[in-house]
Amino acid sequence: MSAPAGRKTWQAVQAAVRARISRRDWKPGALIPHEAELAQEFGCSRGTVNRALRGLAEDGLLERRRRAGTRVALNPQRRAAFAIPLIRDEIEGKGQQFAARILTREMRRPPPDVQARLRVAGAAPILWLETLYTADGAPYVFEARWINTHAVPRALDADFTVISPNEWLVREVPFDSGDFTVSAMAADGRSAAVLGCAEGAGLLVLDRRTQHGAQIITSVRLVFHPGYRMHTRS
Amino acid sequence: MSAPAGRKTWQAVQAAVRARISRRDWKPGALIPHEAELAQEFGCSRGTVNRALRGLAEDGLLERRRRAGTRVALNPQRRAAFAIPLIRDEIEGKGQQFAARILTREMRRPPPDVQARLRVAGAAPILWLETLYTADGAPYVFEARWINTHAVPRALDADFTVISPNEWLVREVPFDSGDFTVSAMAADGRSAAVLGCAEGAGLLVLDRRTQHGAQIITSVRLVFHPGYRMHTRS
DNA sequence: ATCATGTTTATGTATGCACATAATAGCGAG
DNA sequence: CTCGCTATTATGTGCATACATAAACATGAT
Repeated sequence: MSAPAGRKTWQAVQAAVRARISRRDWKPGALIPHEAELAQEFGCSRGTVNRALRGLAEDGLLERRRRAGTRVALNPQRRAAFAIPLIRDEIEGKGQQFAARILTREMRRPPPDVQARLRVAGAAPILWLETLYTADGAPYVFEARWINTHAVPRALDADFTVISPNEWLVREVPFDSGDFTVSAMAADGRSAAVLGCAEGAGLLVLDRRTQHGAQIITSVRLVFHPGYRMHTRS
Repeated sequence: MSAPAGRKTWQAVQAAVRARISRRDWKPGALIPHEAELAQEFGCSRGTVNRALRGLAEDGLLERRRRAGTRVALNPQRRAAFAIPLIRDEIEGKGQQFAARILTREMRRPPPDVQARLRVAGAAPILWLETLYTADGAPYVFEARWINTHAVPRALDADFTVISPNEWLVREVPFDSGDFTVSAMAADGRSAAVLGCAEGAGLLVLDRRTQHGAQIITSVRLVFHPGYRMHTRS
């Protein structure tokens, strides 16, 4: 859009509103003019203003309610989007050599907490994989994964030395949602040995669960090398 | 919208497309029909389809490019939105008693890494605060904060025993953006003492930086009690 | 074959209009 | 005064239309 003099695109309106909020022309909690009014002021249609404000509301900067109008959020920044690392890309993106080594692959009966997490009944053995990912040979992240082979029997025939479990699953298995949890742990003997770090080091842990409908496909725990950081990409 | 028989709302279209993707009617990497075609199929206008697909693209489920069309993302779930805890709400939301205690409040010269992080020149002392937040008296999170008093001189007069530094800043100081980093550390002597945990425990660390224009207002480090978890809220 | 150019096409955005919906405000009956 | 209905109003959504823009594609010159 070539931005003719007075005419505003929704991005321009959004930027203008953002500026007013951050300049405190409109203070937290205050009601701002309604869409029609802003449309007139900015010389654009109400649709354009709506688009701009909707985006700001999604970012948590505004709170909108029908009939009640739009007000500046009292407490912005309730959420932050973190980039979920795609191990291979992350390592190769730094110009380092990516490698994956499977440490364990066996059928194992999930402990009770994993049974709950995977929503599998009883203790029938399912596929258990441990993989170490390295960057230029240095341990980068240790992955421990359960694959619900009741839901994905084909996983039993996959050759994970050729394609990583994650890449195989993404490519082969339908899924529709998932959830993440971030926590921290002190390196125990095993983690320290695998990651080649001191026992007791602080390690960032990312648990990810992937599901298709009501069924849980897989549950992974990524334990990162000491010093690893995740940050907002926005 | 009362959803008359054939007529679809953008949410309905979005759900239908989501279903096709997760059912793998449209496989990862595949091109999907263009907007006009889908509009005809769903019996709605192109605008409605556009709205639906735009949302899915924002979620990372689709990749869209002008002229090239829309295809199913090869690797979805590149990002996840985490709820950034508002300590007081989080604790009170669990029905526990919130309390904050200021452990340190002094002018201090920032070490070089903090100087860089705050983009302040030289080593002129700025405000340094340490606060412990408790839930039912149990240590919950330990906050260490630098406030750039060159940018916010008023902070020198604020009484943070009445209002927490975070709440004061949110209410009093304009800002427009920020960034977050998540990492892990092993509890050192001081953290262990303050949080009442064993030395060497794995602790989740959240660093947050808040800025207004080019100026950094404040930089906070939150060190959570052992076992704390952050999870996606989406 | 390579490169520059123009053409085509799918998405991106703006507009005006209409109506749906939620929620407040106001009114009247009891 | 309270309860419940109605009117009002700001946002939410849908549609048809028009034009902008990016990128793939085709064409033609060198």
